Parts: sequence; C-alpha cells; structure tokens
Amino acid sequence: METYHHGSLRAELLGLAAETLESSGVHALSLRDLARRAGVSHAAPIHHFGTRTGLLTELARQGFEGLAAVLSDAGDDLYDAGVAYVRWGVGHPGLYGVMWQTELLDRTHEPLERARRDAWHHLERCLGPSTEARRTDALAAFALVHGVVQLILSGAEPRIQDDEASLRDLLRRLTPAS
Amino acid sequence: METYHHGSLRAELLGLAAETLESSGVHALSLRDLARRAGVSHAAPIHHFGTRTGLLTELARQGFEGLAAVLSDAGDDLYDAGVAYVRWGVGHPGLYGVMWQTELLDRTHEPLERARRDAWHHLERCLGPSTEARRTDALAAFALVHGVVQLILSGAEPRIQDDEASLRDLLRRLTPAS
DNA sequence: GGGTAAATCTTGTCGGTGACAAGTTACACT
DNA sequence: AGTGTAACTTGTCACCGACAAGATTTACCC
Repeated sequence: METYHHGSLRAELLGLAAETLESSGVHALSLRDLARRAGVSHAAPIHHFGTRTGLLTELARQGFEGLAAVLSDAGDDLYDAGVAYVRWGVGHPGLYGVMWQTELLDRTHEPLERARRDAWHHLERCLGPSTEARRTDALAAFALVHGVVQLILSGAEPRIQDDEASLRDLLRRLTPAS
Repeated sequence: METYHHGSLRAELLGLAAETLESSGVHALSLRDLARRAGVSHAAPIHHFGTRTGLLTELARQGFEGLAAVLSDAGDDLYDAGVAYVRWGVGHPGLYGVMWQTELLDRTHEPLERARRDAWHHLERCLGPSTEARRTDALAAFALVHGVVQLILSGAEPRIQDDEASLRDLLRRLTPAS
C-alpha cells in the first residue's frame, strides 16, 4: 500500500503527542517515539514541525484555543470563569505545563501568542471596562487561577480540593478593587 | 597536582549548575557540560548526584531553603511576605521553574519535601491559627504569589510591574476570609 | 604505622535523541 | 504528458544520561 503519503500524518502525530503528554509527561515525548508509533521514519515528524519545539508550540497553541473556548462558554461571571479555568487546567496536566514553559516554546510564533492573548481576554472580559485598576484586577485573577492549577498539578499541596464548591470558595478570596 | 580528589567537587558542580540554570535555563544544563567546565571526567557528576534528577532535586532543595529564609526575614505581615516571595522568585528565574517542575525532581526525596513544607509554613504563619478557613486563605495566598511569579517569568504579561508598590497593590486583591 | 574498607574519580561503552543533508516517491496543476 | 512541489526515507553526526569496571586516594582501626 501507500508507504509514502500517509494522508494525515501531521494530525495523527499531534494526536499521539497529546496522548503521550497527558499519560507520561513532556520528558517522555520524543519525535522518534512518535514516528515509531505512527509507523513512519524517524525524520518524518521533523518535516512537519521543524523541531521538537515546533511540535510543542503547536500543541500549546491548540491548548490555549481549547482553554479560550471553555472560558467563553463559562459566561461573564469572574468566579464561574475562574472555576472553568482551573478545571480545564487540572484536566490537562501535561499540556498545561507545556503551555507555560516558555523554554520549550517558540515565543515568536504569532499564532501561539494570539491564542494566548485570546484566552487572557476571555478572563479579562469578566471585569468590565479596562481601567488601570481593572488591569491589576485581571492580573491578580489570572495569577490566582494559574497558581491554583499549578499547585494542584504539582501535587505539592494535596489538601487542595478541586471540586467546584471548594474552588469557588477559594477563588472568592479574590476581591476586585472598588 | 591532585588529579583525583578535587576536594569540593560536589559544591563546585552545584555552583556551576546554578549559574547555568539562571543564565541559560534547565534545558541547557547537562551533566557532561558541568563535568567539562569543572575539569573532571564525564561520569564524575553522576557519582555525586546519581542522576540528573538527583542534581536538580538538590538544587531545588537549596532553592526552597533560600526562599524560606527570605520569607522568615520578611516578618509577620502577609503582604510583606508575599512581596518577598515574588521578589525572590523573580530573582531566580531558572531555579524557581525547576522547583515546581515535579517531572524533573525526585518527589520521594525527604529533604526536598521538608524544605518545601518549611517555605509553605513561613507563609501560612502570617495568617494566624489554623482553622479550616485559614487553610483556604493560605492556599489562595500561595496560589496568588506563585501565579504572579510564573506570569512574570513566563513573560506572557509584560505589563506586570515587579516593583514593591505595584506588587503590594496587586496582592491586596487578596482578602483573607473573616 | 600498616593494612583494609570506603569514598572519589576515570575510562569505556551502550542505547536513545534532535537535527541536518540528500535522495526517493507521490501528488497537483497546467 | 510533463514538471514542480510537497511528503517521506535513509544515512549520518554530535550529544546526552546511565551503567560497569577499574584506578587512586583518603580514612579508619588495630
């Protein structure tokens, strides 16, 4: 059969990579392993992504898009959005880490940066008009939800409950300025 | 001179590793490069740390100790401690990332976990007696400062100012429960 | 102070990995 | 039909972490 022209190699590689990311972590993700599992040569992934960084950058971009979609669905309430954010992050332990590890990503990749800003704006939107104080509010809100996700994922604080009620209770410690 | 028995190889390797970590990031930190720069054989670092994970674990432990010391000096006020935390994190961009990247560390290493808990307790101490609500307060406080550091280090939000006044203003969005 | 155990470091080697270069095959478009 | 281009392969290189086995030095104990 067709040894050449797999047809949708790029998509399949991304899928396999996402699986590995969640099941085994970034460090276990190698281009050569992906190639083996997809049944192609060891250099095939490089053709599609250039470098390993290129692959991770694409995964991160997809991640921010998924996150933005969830935030968009969560509505206009800051705490609703916060809960949605945390739940998405906790649900994607491998990917979420990659999204924030700038060392692994190509920060000059415009689609990635755009997706990141989009996700940010969905959270900022819950705070009303953009004054100076609102921007600080948004920073605090983002830092809090991001920190909660990282704390949970790191496993450093096993006492954190990630059910909705506990999360909401936690997020309520944040009170936007007057 | 003495080819064998460098005298303080372990300490020198840790120092070189810390330098590389801050100047070039984790990914640029290799045991073999450390060995070259210390003028020893490529396997010498392995003798002292077992694995690369072992080296990073030791660095992280030192990191938490340094962080705990800074928090201890910051006094009893939650916001003072928060500012001190953020400033320490921002001042150690490479190391701070390693400290929270569990994939790179040996989480069963008791000295590391003890140092981590110590740092935590220094922050929790600012909140008074340990009730249920206080613990949630502590979680929120930790998540917020941690998130702020990560946001700054990631460079995703260049608008964050890390001078003391701006940081304090940001941290004030957090109000512990009654 | 002599001998033995342990710690420190070296040499050698293995499998795995990212990256690049050059070649081969299939598709697309005119 | 023919030609350019995209998709993929084979081959290769340097680097890395890890392990094993050996050499050298220190420490300790009688």
